[in-house]
Amino acid sequence: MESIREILNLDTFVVVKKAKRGTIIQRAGVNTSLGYYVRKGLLRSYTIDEKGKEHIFMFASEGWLIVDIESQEFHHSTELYIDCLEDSEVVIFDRKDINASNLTKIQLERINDLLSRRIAALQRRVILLLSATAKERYIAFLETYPDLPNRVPQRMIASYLGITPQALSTIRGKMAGKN
Amino acid sequence: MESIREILNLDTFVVVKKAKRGTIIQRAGVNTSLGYYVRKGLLRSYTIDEKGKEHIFMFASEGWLIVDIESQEFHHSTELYIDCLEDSEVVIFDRKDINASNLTKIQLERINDLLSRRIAALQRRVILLLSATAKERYIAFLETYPDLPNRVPQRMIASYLGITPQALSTIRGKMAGKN
DNA sequence: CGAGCGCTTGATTGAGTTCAAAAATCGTGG
DNA sequence: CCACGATTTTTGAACTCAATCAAGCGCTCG
Repeated sequence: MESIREILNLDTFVVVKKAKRGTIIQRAGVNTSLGYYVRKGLLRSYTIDEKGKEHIFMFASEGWLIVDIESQEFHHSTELYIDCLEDSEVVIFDRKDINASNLTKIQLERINDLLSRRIAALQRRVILLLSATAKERYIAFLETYPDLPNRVPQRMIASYLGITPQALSTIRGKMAGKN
Repeated sequence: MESIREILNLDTFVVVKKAKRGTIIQRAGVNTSLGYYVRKGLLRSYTIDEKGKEHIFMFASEGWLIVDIESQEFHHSTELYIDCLEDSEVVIFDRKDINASNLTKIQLERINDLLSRRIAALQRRVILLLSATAKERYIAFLETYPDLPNRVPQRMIASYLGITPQALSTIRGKMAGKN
């Protein structure tokens, strides 16, 4: 499996940025044509609702890519914040440059593969959210992203799962008791 | 906005099929390299969980495309059923043929756009499922797909929203009362 | 060493589920 | 085109899972 980094030959039009834990890399709706490849560290993308509550859309550790495609394709509706959960090294590129840069067919095909994979992941997530209880979603999360629970605070895992930190704590308590 | 039909010049390697309402076009996990372009009518894709309960992943009316990318990219996990909610005319193509057919760069770029749009839609759906109440999700559904409520039974809208038909009925009752 | 943040635990509340049954609508065969 | 059976929607009561509210504990880091 090839990374976006190799596919695009990112180094040609790229800025590498080091950012400390807590740094907000992108505010909702600003600079939405930028993409972020995580070379080192851990990022997250999330929205903030009217009540001020955060909802985590995705995590991205080493080798992952975060792009707020939503804002780029449609100008209305959900826009994402992106920030660092650990000190990180991020390769920043501008989608406009990529599009203007006359990619080869092979590069385009591989981008298609990456997009398809993302769609597949989102499909699984939607179906989990539709059909599974909080506990089932938590177990699925542990199986899908075994390294993240050690690196991500529990309240953020809860946010990713769509439940409160208290509920997740209770679930974990029950699971620990039963095993 | 260009349809997949024009983009791929589908007529070259395509079967057109007419199917009556209720016909299952694809069973979970079978023939997952096929894609379905809806020329006329209305399709849906859905999973069935261990308890036999259906969860609708998406609807596709005229001009839309259904492909179970999940199963094609990964062989494990969620697989979708696809069936007709109305008598339909469906253009069936095989992704393998598409991939083998030496697409032009322009076609590839446009496929990229379509995939990005799908990702954007899924992103919105995930965030709605994470953050919104059943009522809010229903209102968003009405706004996003104004033609569907007339064509889709309510229990299926409920399934798409991730709630029971009874809950949807109650929500509708309250909304009708208040306006 | 203290202040603040994050996790846990418990009590209460509420949105949505489940179970059940009646009312409305649909669709099919005659 | 109508009538009847089957499916869908509505309504209501009891229940459940998770949210909210609130308090206490344990860490970490300044």
